Amino acid sequence: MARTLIKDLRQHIGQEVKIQGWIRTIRDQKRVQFLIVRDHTGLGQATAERSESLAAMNETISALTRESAVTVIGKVVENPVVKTGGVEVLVRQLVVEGAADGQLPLDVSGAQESNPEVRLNWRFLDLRRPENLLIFQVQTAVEHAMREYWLREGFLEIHSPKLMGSASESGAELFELKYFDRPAYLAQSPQFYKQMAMAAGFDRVFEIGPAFRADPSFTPRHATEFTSVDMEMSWIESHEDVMAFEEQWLQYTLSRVKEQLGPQIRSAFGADVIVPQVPFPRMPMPDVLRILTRKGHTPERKGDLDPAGERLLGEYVAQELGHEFVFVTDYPADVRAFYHMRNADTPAVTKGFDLLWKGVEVTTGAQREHRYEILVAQAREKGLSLEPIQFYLDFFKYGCPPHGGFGFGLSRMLMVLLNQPNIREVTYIYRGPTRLYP
RNA sequence: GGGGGCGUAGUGUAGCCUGGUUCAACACGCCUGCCUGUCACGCAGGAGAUCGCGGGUUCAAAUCCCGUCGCUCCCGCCA
Repeated sequence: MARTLIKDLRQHIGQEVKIQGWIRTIRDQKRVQFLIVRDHTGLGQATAERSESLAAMNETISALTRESAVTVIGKVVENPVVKTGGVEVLVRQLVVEGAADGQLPLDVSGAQESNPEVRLNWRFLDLRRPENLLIFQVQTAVEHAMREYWLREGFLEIHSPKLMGSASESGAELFELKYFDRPAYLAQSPQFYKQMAMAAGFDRVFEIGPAFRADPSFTPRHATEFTSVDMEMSWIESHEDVMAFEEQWLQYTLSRVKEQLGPQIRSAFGADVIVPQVPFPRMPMPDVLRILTRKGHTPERKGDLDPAGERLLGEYVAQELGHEFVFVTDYPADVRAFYHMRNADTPAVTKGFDLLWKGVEVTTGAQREHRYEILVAQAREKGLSLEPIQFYLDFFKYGCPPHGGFGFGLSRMLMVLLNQPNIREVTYIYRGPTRLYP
């Protein structure tokens, strides 16, 4: 007998069906027993009358525990009184496929939310809550829409190695591991390898994959392993081409998410998916600093934004410009990576940008420096030793086109999109400085 | 890495400031019984924690002090 999904019960009124899911609630009464069954499509009521012929099954139901996995077979009847969809399944047969221990470590029904720690320890139970399922449905829709857009624009999907012989970027710290008889490192970013695809003539590439950072960062928006969304495109005229691409790509992605899951997101998280207007506002760093100063905020580090500054700027852009996004441009060279291209006329200023969404940094991007001599000079200026990155520098010795791209935090996007306070909420299995399990 | 907060039955909290008739209360869950259809079902009864761990102060510590582990937030850093 084929399984019927709970959302489809209404289409089977009068028929016998098989539904499979987890017991959310048991209301065991004298004459009749009610079970609320949950599958990945919704909640449905299974009703068992107490009778002589069903006595054994009635016993089984009396002994059932919440969150047990069951198969229920019975006839679907319409009953407007029933709050789960106005239909119920009159149980003829019930099989306990996997019994649950009576003492659950957290409340799957959502009536009382457990501590973050308990929820992460019992992540598989936490994920049974329908809102959590929705998060990953949204993630799937997001990635799918991104890929649709890229493919339409002629991009190739690449998978760069996560094991590396040297650092891919200065700054962020590396996880070191044993690689036979020598050290290796986990990739902090696919940066060098996506640029390699430009040198290889792939024209445009993207990658959605893991990145690792050994920073002991204790914030709601950092993880030691996260999914990085990266793209790189050739033959650009400036970083403006990259920003123009990104805003349209995001507009498309959000419009797809809204049409597919907008109402669900609204009811589960109270968040409206707003499809942003393009172009997004662009603000050069000096203007940003002027605005923040006017609001009485002085950033810690000269010429760069701190988290409080990002939040303030987000508020300003929302109020004054009516937009959730803002590109910050014209970052000074001393706070950007050596491979960011600098302005020809004002070399202290880079062709790099960040994208802030509701005050959270979701992207860093730039036009890259593709001219070997200049790139080497910039690396030297940053005090980098050239030997470990020579393989990268070589990309630019044999005819590399002008190019640029960005890195985008998938979980950060979901966090902002779904109004979640913490990246752990939107990460399937979170990895942090002190979290390696489950 | 620096700073703040937290850690009490299966779960969520109260008690801690003003140590001792509270060796711990309430709610949810769990167990037992009752209940003509419930829908956060209801009613009655019951079990369950030596108060993260270690040490100290004291006649006496969940309650004060120190250490430690874990969580969390802010800063730094970034996706």
